[in-house]
Amino acid sequence: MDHVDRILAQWRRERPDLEVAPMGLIGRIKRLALCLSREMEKTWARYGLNAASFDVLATLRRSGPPFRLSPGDLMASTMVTSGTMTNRIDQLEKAGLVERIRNPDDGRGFLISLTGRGFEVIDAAVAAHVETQGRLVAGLSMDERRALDGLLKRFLKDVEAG
Amino acid sequence: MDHVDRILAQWRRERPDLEVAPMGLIGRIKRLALCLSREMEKTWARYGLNAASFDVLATLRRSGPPFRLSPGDLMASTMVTSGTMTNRIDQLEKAGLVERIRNPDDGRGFLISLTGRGFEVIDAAVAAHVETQGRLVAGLSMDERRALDGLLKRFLKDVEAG
DNA sequence: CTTCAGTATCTTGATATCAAGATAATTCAT
DNA sequence: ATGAATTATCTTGATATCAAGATACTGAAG
Repeated sequence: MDHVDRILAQWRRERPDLEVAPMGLIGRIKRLALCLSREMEKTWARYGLNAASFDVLATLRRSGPPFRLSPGDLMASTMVTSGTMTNRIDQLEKAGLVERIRNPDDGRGFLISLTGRGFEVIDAAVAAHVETQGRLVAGLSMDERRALDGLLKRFLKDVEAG
Repeated sequence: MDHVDRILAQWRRERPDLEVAPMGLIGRIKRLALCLSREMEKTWARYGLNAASFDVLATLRRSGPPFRLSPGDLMASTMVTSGTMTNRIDQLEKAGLVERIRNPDDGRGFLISLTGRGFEVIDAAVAAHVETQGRLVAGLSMDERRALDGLLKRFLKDVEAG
């Protein structure tokens, strides 16, 4: 009987006409996402980062040399709007972790490039982040992780397909 | 090979020293939560609601008669801070869906009470919401839903325990 | 009684986000 | 070539959120 079970029990009492099992599934996903994010924030904070800045730096870092992508590419990877991405880049630029370079092939746009310091920060932060994630999943066996991952993957595919 | 698989493949190429399997699991949960929320927002919008207002009204509705709770109870249920809850209640009060009543047992506090109109709106909205959730999980078999729900429950318990 | 620590809620100031519109460069159809 | 449609990014204005502090009441200890 966890928090979500209590919510479902309340609904079953108040609205027995409704099929609330899917609400449990979705509620647990949302709550888990929130709890996990809050834990991971603590690790990012140790490197002066937050979810937003980590997201951008990590996307640049894992894209490989020369560690530069357009704002549009970054938007697609991170599921945020253009205004949000402009703001994130502004801050990272102020912090000296990325720089804007005019795109030589398209005068409308820029390339966002990791600076040397940006590279160092994200390389250290991602190692700590992976360690935190390892700790967060430590309670699940390898079999459970595989099973959960497979089910989530199917679910995500359905939902993203529409 | 989905969006998350591509991210993991990039990390394995760039940082083969890191154990990134947990990142896949957690990444899918976060992405699912985001996609599901965005779908559900559409249903709430049809009733003039959003995630925040639905959350509060639903909490009051499922608490049963007399459909009133303190702001503190609502904060605990919805995992938001006091400032956020004050703001949510202000708006719902302006919209005529809840009202603040002085708590007769404790002069420091209020009880937030569903109005008649608030009751009607949330009762209709939750029915549509449950239908949307049913559609979102429709691609999973009953066995898959049970298995996924069980694994999520275990995971959530671990994470909330700390 | 009076005082004071504790509690419930609200206020304030800062930040992140989004939607919609503005700006500027590119590409395509003629 | 040239104008129109498209695209990439930035700007603006509104909103939701949080952290920290303010306010007002309670309840217990003296």
